[in-house]
Amino acid sequence: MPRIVAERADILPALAEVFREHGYEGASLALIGQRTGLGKGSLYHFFPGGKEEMANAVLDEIDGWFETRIFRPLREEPDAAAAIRASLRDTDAYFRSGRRVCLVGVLALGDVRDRFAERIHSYFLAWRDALASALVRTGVAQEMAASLAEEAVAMIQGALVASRALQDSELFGRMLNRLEGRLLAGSNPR
Amino acid sequence: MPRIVAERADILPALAEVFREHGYEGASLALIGQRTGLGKGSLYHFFPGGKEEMANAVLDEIDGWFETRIFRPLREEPDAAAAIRASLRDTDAYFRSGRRVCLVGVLALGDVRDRFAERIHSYFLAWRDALASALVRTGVAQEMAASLAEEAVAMIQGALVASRALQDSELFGRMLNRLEGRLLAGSNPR
DNA sequence: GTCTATACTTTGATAGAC
DNA sequence: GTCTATCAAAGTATAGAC
Repeated sequence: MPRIVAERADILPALAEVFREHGYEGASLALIGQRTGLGKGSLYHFFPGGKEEMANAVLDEIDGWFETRIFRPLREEPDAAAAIRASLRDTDAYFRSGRRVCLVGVLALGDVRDRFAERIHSYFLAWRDALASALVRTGVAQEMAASLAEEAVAMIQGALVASRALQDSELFGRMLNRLEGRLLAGSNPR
Repeated sequence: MPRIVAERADILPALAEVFREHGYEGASLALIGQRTGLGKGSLYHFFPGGKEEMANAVLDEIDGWFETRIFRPLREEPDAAAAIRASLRDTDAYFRSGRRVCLVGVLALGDVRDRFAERIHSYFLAWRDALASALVRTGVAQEMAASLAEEAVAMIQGALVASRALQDSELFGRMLNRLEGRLLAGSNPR
């Protein structure tokens, strides 16, 4: 039976979008209320801790999504090359080909970095290490894999910045393609 | 004779640092006043247009610095390979090996992007094209040069994000080194 | 669980004394 | 040119009715 009553999880997507578009300080409660369709009272009912708890809830959801869709397949999928290709496709979809920014990256650049430092750190670490693990399974040497993975996560973040700055809607896709070529250079073609 | 009286240009460095560290919305007038040592009255004397004028003045200064130190040498220096190497060294110094972020990149990710879209766009465009020009002069084909240059500007931005996120003070340097290797792969070793 | 009303703080910005 | 005082608006957060 469908509920009229909203759950906390129901408003997380809208909440996430507000933080992504406006950053932590830019996301005012007025704006959040407007975009989620909830009054301040309701927001504080779901998130007694205010904005910080909202941001943490959003980061939880993001962590969960990436863990399920990107990190775990990279670590566990038997066909590592296929997992890498799939992860890049999913990354392109998640970031809407560069039209959507990475909230974790945005927070990393801002002055709120310290407040979320632990989560930011573990998100990037998990991505880098999962990708490195997949690369090793395609036959790349440990050190080279670590190096390529580090480069890949930076490249994705940089591509998001550059695609917005240059207002080039195809830049993100070009970068991911180039990245795929470099990551899978040693493995068999599809 | 040294002046006690401050000039507008005297407070620009401090102003730039506040914007870099806290972003546009995070840089409150209280904070700016504190870091520049000026009261709001003085700030509005120098910048009648308020925060937006302050940010534009900072962007002017940044534009000037990069044009003189990075873009022009890349476009005009006869020894293009040397110019590329020097530009990467200067980039490392400017961003304090990743401890300092790129204000233009920060603004590109934020919701104030629209307000500064023109400047953000031209900064990235100038960097990309100046680098591509240098690459062409080292013997790289036009298309490949454009591709490499686009990748380089994105890589630098991504390296700034990643080095902060992963709290790895040496990541930025590693990325610049790898970038130098890729950019100068075809040209003569130093 | 959601709303309105409200308290209190901070914000960007202005005015006027010196 | 710099300061203090002040303003209106917007900010986060809380209380209480329904």
